[in-house]
Amino acid sequence: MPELPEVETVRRGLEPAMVGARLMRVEQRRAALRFPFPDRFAERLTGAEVTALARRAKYLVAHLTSGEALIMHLGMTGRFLVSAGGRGEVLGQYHHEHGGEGAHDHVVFHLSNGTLVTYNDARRFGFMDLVPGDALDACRHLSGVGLEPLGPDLDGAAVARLFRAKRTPLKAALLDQRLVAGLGNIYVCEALFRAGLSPEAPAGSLAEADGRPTPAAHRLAAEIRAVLEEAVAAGGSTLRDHRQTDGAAGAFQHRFRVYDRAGEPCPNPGCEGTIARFVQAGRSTFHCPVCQEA
DNA sequence: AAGCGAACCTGGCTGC
DNA sequence: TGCAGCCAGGTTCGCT
Repeated sequence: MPELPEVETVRRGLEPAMVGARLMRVEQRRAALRFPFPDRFAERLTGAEVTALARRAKYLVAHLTSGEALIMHLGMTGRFLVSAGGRGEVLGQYHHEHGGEGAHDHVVFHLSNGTLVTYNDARRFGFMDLVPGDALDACRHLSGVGLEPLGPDLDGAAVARLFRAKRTPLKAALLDQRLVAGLGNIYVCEALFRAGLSPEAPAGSLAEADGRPTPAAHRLAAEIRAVLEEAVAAGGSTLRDHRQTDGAAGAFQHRFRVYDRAGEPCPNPGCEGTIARFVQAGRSTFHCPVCQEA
């Protein structure tokens, strides 16, 4: 699924189409995705205008004139397509590519500007929900979400504070959305590689005994920010499912240094190591055993 | 309490 | 060609 850079890419694609537009009609084609749609979902959306489209971690948030906010999560395979209404060429191409009459198209927003926004999600791990717009941060989806890694708060001191005394491996700590939010399996692997840190090192090792950040904590914070910014600039990573809202693929997958590169030589100049894959907490970890030694 | 495996669901790729 | 098996960008639940 989309991690933060893919969600941000989707947000940037949807924003010009949706903000300022009114939802004229909402097609909800099934009762549930990962979770049931909220009661009267389409009815509560219809007639509202989208005033802003924000992202928090891996969540998209559409602010509405109805006073509610539409929260959307893409799960593993969620994607949005923006197309012209009627028999738009992009829509035709999309349907052609996907070999069918909107297989897995679960929600279609018909906008007042003539645009169609279609949500497609083969595995249905994504979801949509409506929450009060004035208490967004307190809603059940966002209340426990951790630091926004591209915001002003992520630095070495924050990493040390969040990870202090934790014996859980760095890989697991970085995947924990309650600490730093928005990273997933790819960007955790990439950030640890860039920072030269072992995925198995205890998270607490990034804090000194007195809680101050170690040099590694500063490196990790900087590399998380760097890899996410580079990936956003590249339109995210397209492995199987992620697409930009015009159907184009992202490009960052070509710049992975370790993810899905098991058996390849370590890209660090002078390193003789080979990228290895092993399983941590049920997820593939890719790393260089030579230059990510604790 | 932490950490692991399984579960949710579908599709794509590999290998026999 | 067919089919079984494995893997996948996320998250949550339940059992040690």
